[in-house]
Amino acid sequence: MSKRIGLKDIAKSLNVSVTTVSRALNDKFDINPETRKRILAKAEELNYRRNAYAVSLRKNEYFSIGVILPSIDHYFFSTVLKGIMNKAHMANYLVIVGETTHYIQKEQEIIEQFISHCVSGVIISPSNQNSLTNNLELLRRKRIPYILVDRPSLDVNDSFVKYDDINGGFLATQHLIEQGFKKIAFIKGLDYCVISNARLEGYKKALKKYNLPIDEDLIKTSNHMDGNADGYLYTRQLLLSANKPDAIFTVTDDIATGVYSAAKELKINIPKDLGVVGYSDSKIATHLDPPLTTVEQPGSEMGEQAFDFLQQTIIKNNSQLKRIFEARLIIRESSLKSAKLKVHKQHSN
Amino acid sequence: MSKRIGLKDIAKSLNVSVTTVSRALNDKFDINPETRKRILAKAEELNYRRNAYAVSLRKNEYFSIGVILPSIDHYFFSTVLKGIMNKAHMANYLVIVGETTHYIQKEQEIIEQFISHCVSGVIISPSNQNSLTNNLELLRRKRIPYILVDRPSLDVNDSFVKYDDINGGFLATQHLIEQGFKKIAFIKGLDYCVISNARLEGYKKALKKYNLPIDEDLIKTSNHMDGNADGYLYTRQLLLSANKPDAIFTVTDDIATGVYSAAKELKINIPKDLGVVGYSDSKIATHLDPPLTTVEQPGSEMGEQAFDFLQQTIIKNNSQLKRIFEARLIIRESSLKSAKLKVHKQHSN
DNA sequence: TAAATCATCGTAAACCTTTTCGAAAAGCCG
DNA sequence: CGGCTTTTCGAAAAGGTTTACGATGATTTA
Repeated sequence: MSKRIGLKDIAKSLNVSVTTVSRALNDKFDINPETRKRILAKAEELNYRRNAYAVSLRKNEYFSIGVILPSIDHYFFSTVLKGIMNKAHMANYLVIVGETTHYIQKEQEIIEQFISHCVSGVIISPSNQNSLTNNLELLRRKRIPYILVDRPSLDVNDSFVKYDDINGGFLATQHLIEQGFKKIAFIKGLDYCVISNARLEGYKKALKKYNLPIDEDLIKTSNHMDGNADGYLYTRQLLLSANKPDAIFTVTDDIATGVYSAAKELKINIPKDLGVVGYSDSKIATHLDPPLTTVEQPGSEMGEQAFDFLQQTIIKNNSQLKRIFEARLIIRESSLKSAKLKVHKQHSN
Repeated sequence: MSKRIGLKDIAKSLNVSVTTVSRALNDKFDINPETRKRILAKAEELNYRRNAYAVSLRKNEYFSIGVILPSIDHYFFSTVLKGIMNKAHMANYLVIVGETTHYIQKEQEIIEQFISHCVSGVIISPSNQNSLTNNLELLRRKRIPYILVDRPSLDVNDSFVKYDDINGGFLATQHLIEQGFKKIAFIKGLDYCVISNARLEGYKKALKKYNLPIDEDLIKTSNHMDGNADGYLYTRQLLLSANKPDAIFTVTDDIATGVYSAAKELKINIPKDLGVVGYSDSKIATHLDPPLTTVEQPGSEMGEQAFDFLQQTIIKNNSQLKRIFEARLIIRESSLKSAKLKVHKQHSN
C-alpha cells in the first residue's frame, strides 16, 4: 500500500521546509516566486493532494453539511437533495447523506455520526414528529445549526422551509367545488402526520366556505405505507357505499393512483363521474390517464432555499429563518367536470 | 461560539491525563474500572463527542466512501443510492454524495474533492464514456478503489456491476415477436451510450433469430434529454409513415410514455394495434394505461452489490470483481396481443 | 558605515486523538 | 523483607497541515 504523500515529502525532495511548501501551495505573499514555481511543479509531479482532514483539524473549520431524509428514492426527497447538492457544490461544501427509512433509531445514529464528523450544519426532514424533539436536541446541545424541510417545527426558534399545506388543501378542494362536485371525499395520512392534518384543515376550510357539510364518513386514513393499495381499497369502499362521493381528494399522488385503479375496475369515468385531485405533482401525475390534477411541490427549489438558510445560519449565525412556499394547484384533466379548462385564481383567504 | 469540548477538557476537570481519558472511552484494558466509570460519567455530562477528523488523521483510516451519480432525482439512481446507503450504514461508513448533472467537468471536481477528503473508495456511475478514462485515472493514480455501476469499463482491470443489457434487449424483442408482432421499431439512445447500444444489439439478435429483417428506418435515436417528447415525436412519425410498425420497443420507460401519448392521440390501441415494451421498470410503468411491459432493473440490489464489492476491495485489496445482473422481463398488458398472459421463459441463448 | 528595512525562509506550536514506552505503586512469592 | 510481577497511569510522539514568530542575509536609508 503506497503511502499518501504529504507536504513533508515535497519538502524533503526539494530541501526546503514544510512551511515553505505550505506557503507555496496556499499562495502566501512571503515566498520567492521562483521557489514557489519549483514547489508547485514538484507537487504536480508527485501528484500531491491536500489532506482535508488535516486542514480542517488545524483551521477548525469543517466545510461539510449533513442531509437527513426519510427515504431517498422517494421522488420528492430526491429532488430536495438535488437542490441542496446543487447549491452546496457551488459553495464548496461536502454533502454527507443519511437515510432513516423512517426509523427514529437510525435517525439518531445518523445524527451522532454527523456530529462526530463535525458537520457545519444539518438539513433534515424528520421521520417522525415524536422523535423530533429528542433527536434535534442532540444538535441543539452541540450548537449545530439545522434547517427543517417540509415539516413544521415544534420549537419556535427553529428555522424551516415548508409548503403552505393548509392552503394547498384548500385550493384543491375549492377547485373541485367550483367544478361542480358536491360530495368530496378526502383520503388523508396518519393522524400524527402534521402535513396530512394541514391539508385536511384546508379541505375542511373549503367545505365550510362553500357551505358544504363535513362528512366524517368521507374522510379515510391511509397508513402511508402502500398508498396505491390504500387508495384502491378506500375508493372501492367509498364508491360502493350508499354515501357515494362524486370526487376524491388524496393526500398524495400515490394514493390517487389507487383511486384510478378502483375507478377503472368499477367502470367509473374520471373526471365525468369522479373528480380526482392528488398532491405533490409527482412524476406519475402527467402519465396517468387522465392526467392528474395535483398540488405542486417544487422540491429542488426547496432544497436550494434550505441550503441558503443553512449557510446564512452557519456564517452569520442567523436564526429563525422561515419560508413557506405558496401552494400552487396544477390543473389537469382528472378534475375537469366541465371539459374546458377555466382560468383559476391561485390564492385564497 | 462555544468551543467544541475534547479529551483535554475531560482530563482537566478530573485531574487525569488525556491518555487515560482516551483509554476509558476506547475500552482499553489497562485502566481502573473505577476511574473509567468516572470518566464516562464526565464525558456524558459534558456531552463529549469524538472528533472523527482527529481520529482518522491519527489512525490513518478514513471510514467514508464517495458516490458519484449523473442525476440524483432519476429514480433508478436514487434506488442505487438507497442500496449503497443501506449497506454503508450497517458497515459504519460515511456516505458522501456528488451529482454530476452529466457534466464531466463537475465529475472531475467531485473526484478531486473526494480525494482530498480521503475517501476509502468510490462508487461511480460515469456521466460519459469519454470522460471516463481521464477522471478514473485520477483515482487510479491515488490507488483509491472504485466500482463502476451500470456502465461497462474500458479497462479490463476495473470492477463493475451492471445489467445484461444485450439479453434485456433480446428478451424484450423476442417477447414481442412471440406475441405475434411482425414489425418492431426500436427507439434507442445516443450513439455513444454503451447501454443503449447493448440493448440495440439484443434487439437485432432477436430479429435475426426469428428471421425478421433489420430495418434501419425503424430504429430511431433519442437524445436522452426529454424522453417523453422524443417518444411522442418518433412514434407519430413512425405511425404516420408508410412503413408503419406494429410494435415499439424503447430504450427507457420514459420514452415509452411518449409512445403512449402519440398512440392515444392517433387513436391507436395499445396493445392490440401497437405493442409496447419499455426498459427499467420505473415507477410509472405500472401506472400507465395499459401497464407497461418492461425490463427490470433492481437498482437497490445493484447498489448493495456495489458496496459489497467496494468493501472487499478496500479491505482485502481484491480487484476485478464483476457482476452482471440477469435481465428479467416484466410482462404487463402493453405487449400482450393475445390477451392471455402466457408463461415465458426468461433466458435465452 | 551603522542602522533600519525588506524579502525569504525555518522553528515550533497548535488542532485532537491514539499509541508506544516507561514509570510508579501495589500486590505477590519465597 | 527483598525481588518479582501486575495494575494503573502519564509523558511524549505521531498523523498532515497552518500560523505566529523569529532568524537570516540582502538591500536600502541616513
